[in-house]
Amino acid sequence: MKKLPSKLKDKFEVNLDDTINSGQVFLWKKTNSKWYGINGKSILTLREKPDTKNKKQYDFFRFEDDFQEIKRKLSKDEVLRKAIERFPGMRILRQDPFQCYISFIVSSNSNKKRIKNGQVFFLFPEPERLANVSISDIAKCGLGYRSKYVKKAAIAVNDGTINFTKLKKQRYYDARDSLCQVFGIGKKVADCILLFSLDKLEAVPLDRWVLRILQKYYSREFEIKTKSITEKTYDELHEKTVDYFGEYAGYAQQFLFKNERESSEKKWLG
DNA sequence: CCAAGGCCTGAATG
DNA sequence: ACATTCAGGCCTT
Repeated sequence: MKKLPSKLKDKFEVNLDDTINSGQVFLWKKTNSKWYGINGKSILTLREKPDTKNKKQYDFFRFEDDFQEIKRKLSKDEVLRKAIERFPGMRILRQDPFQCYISFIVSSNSNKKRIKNGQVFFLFPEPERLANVSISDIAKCGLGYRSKYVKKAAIAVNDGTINFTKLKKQRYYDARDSLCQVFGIGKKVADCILLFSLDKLEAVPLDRWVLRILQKYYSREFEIKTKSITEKTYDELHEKTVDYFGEYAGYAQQFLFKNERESSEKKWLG
């Protein structure tokens, strides 16, 4: 392998497999060493090496982030440093907000397999379209009790109650509060939407996995009393993680999550 | 039958 | 009266 100048290499460094398989995107499929995926109104075709001149890809991969600097800032901690070393090319993607919003509502209390198995290779529906589909039609996709959530959420976007452009400009907490008004969105789902599509890198989705990770490696730093997360403990824990990890806490979460998932899968197989 | 990448509801605590 | 917590249910694989 030829060595690239380290600065250039780091800025555009991407490991596609690791990035796509890190629980942040759903509608992607790999065929003949190329990844095909849906992002809102776009179909993206990605080779291992991204096209940095392509604006869609540039935005999608968040190439404007100083990735090198982010990783450097997060590497003060041994656990995180190892996770970053193991997956140095894993990026946080900037997804189409509406797709991200609906996807994570659907993902709640569902399992990974069923989310990823969707053979959906249509463009993602527009809010208006989805807002006017009947709940029973939505349910035909196998969404169960979440069908109602999806419909209501689509309506909220269609009637302007939820405006992604505005949310992007708002402060983290304000944007999160707005999202949590939507039926079917709690703090965890809101944080996913904020981190993966609305540029809030301080959002830290605290799901069961992350909670377990924090208990396992950071019991000293974050004293965690409860087994499950309640409204209030979610906020307390979020504040602690941002205090500790800093402004890029969302990236920290992503590296830790990926690392732990990968280790546990290996254990399973081996 | 159980667990799984939450959320909502209603009732019980302080 | 108020804020929090708790238990149970929920669709699907």
